[in-house]
Amino acid sequence: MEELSKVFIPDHVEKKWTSKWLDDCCFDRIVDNSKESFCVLMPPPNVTGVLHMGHLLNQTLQDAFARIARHCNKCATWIPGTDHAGISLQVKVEKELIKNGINLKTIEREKFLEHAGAWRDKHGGVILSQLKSLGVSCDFKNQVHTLDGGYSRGVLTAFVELYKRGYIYRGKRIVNWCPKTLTALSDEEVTMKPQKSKLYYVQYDIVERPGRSIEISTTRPETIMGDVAVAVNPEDERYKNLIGLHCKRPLNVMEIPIIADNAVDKNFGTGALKITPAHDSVDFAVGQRHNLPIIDILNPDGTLNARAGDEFIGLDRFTAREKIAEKLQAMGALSKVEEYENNIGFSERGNVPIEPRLSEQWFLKYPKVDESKRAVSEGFIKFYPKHWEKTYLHWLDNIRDWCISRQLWWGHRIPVWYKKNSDRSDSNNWHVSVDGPSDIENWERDEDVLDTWASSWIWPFGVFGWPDQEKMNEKSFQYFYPTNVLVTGPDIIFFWVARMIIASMEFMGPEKKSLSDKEIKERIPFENVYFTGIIRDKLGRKMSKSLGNSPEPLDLIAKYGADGLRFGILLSAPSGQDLIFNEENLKLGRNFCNKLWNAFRFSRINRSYTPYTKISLADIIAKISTADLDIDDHAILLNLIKFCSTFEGQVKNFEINAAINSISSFFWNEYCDWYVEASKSRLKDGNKTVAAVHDIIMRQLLLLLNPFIPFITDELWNVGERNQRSMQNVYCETSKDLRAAFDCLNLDKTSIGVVLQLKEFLNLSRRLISQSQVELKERMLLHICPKTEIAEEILRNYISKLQRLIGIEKIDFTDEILQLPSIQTPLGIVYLQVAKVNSVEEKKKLAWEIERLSKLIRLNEIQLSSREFLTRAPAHIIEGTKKMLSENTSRREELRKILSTM
RNA sequence: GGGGAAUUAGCUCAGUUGGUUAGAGCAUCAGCAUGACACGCUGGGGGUCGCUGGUUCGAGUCCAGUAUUUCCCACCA
Repeated sequence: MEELSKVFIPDHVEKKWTSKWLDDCCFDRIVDNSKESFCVLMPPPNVTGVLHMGHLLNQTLQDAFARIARHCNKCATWIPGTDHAGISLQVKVEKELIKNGINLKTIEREKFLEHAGAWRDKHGGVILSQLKSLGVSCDFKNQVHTLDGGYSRGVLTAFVELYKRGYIYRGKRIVNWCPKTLTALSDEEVTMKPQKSKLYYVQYDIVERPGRSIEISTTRPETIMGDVAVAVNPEDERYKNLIGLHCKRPLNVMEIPIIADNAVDKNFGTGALKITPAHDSVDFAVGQRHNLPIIDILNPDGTLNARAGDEFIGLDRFTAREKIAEKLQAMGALSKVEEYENNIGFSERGNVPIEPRLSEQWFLKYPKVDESKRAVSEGFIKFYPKHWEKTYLHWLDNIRDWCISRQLWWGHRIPVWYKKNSDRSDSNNWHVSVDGPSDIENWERDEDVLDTWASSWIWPFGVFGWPDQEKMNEKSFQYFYPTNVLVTGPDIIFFWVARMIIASMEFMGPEKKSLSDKEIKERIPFENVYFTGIIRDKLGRKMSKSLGNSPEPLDLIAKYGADGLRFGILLSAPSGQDLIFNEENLKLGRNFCNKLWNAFRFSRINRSYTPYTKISLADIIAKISTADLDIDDHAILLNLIKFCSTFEGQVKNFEINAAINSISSFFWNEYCDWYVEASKSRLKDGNKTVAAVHDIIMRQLLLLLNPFIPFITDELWNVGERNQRSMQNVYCETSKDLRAAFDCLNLDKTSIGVVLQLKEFLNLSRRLISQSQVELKERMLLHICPKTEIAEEILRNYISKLQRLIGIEKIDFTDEILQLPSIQTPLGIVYLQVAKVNSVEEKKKLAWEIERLSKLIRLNEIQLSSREFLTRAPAHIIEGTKKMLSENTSRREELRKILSTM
């Protein structure tokens, strides 16, 4: 017998199994066509990232799904990878270069990319190795990086195809410009934040009406020099007679027209709006409608340029704002300034207000929008929790073209070439292909790269080498696609989830304008999307580096063990809700593992056994002699089936938190607290049948728990085995299998109910003792007055267990009413033998209980006297109420009898 | 402005299609070193289920309204 430590020490098993799993190639992609396939798609973490709290939950869930599939006899693979993280990595590399004294303005693109690549190779992928210590079972040998050669070809192919199919165009538009990182951003990368600002009221003199002016209101006086008109609502009575006239722009003085446009809200400010087409998207649209010129007065970095006028050149937009306000004030053109709160778009990365900027960019008009909606609304792809479907569908309903070009170097360079010295706006001078033109010396490639999300959106098939058929065969695309489950956060539902669905609809089959339901079903990238909650701190704030409220995951693993951490985090993650992170829950996880460890230790103490690696369920059952099974054995085996069935349902519905709770309560309450205690002496006596029952329960628990806590379970599974090997592919019997396997045992279904009664009897007896404040060292005696003959038989059969479980010297039977402290149980009345009876106290207790019962009886009586209740309620409810009434009444009678004798 | 989610014990949450006296864990209180486990065992206390109406024999559960919290989406300068 191997000695197991008294306390589970994670460190002793984690490292061993981490390397063993990898050495034994446990997670390699091996296709077995006789099995059903199962594929988990890992959301590729940023190559710049390190393991954070969110990953723990996310990765644990993915791992659990993959491992559960393996125990269900499926051929499972989990594809890992990393994202090149466009802006994020570029910013990091730039910082490092500056630190090393390298001038970013003069460095060449190729040189920069060399540095960036080196940075990635050095720091990137840390996260995947960190994940290993969490015990993830992903296929490390097939990890994919979004800038890998093969994957890149996929990204560019998608671009080229979409261009050919007419979905990609180049245009000069107002885009979200980040003045800090100097690139365009998509609408999704802009977050609105309420900001305290000021609303300035400015007078523009009317040219045709000397002495009169029109008052406009603006939050951005620094753009006045870019004004090309003043607009009013055509229905606005105040201004109707001014339409068509002109006013004077107060700075860089110029005459500009007063125009009418429906975009203007009569009720906001003065009802007159200055039009600056270069610096506002609404204004741009108005400008287009009225054929107005465009005056861009800002540099890309947000400073003012020469068109703003000499005195403002080079000023930052916010400094200029104050200066211009002062100047307007001095001129007498500023009539008032109001405090004002409005929503300003911020660049997520740069954390500065974005600048609406007119520039030449590449745009994608999304293909297969309707199909992508149907993929979800028709249920081909299921979201958990379901309510995210609405968010998804709403986004698709209001979808707008996607600006996919970024003014960066790090990323997939746009596969478009322009003839040298030609007009780039003329598409006749373009070449669009993955490999470029053959006479490349006559062409210049577009400088921009693609938005990172325009590369990760092909992830579900890009990881299989799409569009390279040979590679796809090699990677078993046919077998694993569509993937089964994607676990991710709802914060990237638009960024990523929706776009992956769109890309799959477009590319996972021949080019078609529209798709039938059948075709949609064939193209979906994944069948289920599980959205996790966001991990928050005790104050409900998001975990973030800047707040410093995020614990270091590796420290937590060291403190609680990977298994404890995994179990604890699943325990605290209610499905579909954000979770408040509390280290206490990790303690619970650690405690659970320790309890499992000790329960296992106990079940094998002082006896010979065969390791689980060498014995099947049938083998164990064969060791049972049916005659030796007692009521507790019957009940625990039946409860095992019941619990497994519940558990299976919960897992199937992705209710992982509930599943964890079920398994925890079966193991801890049913098995440890009841069965282990009840069967202790028989096990100690060497009863083989009891040992086998323990083995059945423990074996099943290990199989069910392995996906959640893989280290400890693999260790226990292998206790006694010299050539240890992972249990990950051992088939886990379902509740149905168990029922069939237990058929030969003739389990008695009534045992569950009887054991419940015994539990309550035990609980109440203990309460009686604990409340009576007798000295424990005192020799105690209980007298039982059984309710019925059947009750007496049950109790007599169980008497020795009762004595041990209650921890008393002796129990005897009586049919008299005794003047002793007593308690009513479903099986009869229990009296505690004490030296001195405090009769006042006892009478009070009895009276209180009689009163309580009387209240209940009254309620029952009222209900049963209602004709409506009797005619409309279903029979079993009426029966139940009657039964309750009679039980309560007879209980009350018993108590009254006792009371009357005192 | 539109939409989603939440509101049940001091805390974190369960509560399936309406049905008998609303559950769990943590925390708390009391007792126990009982031959696996003090990361443990036993027992106790603690809730008019956000609020107001409605439907129903019966509502934590269904409907309407309302309040608070929170997250998305949206071009009022």
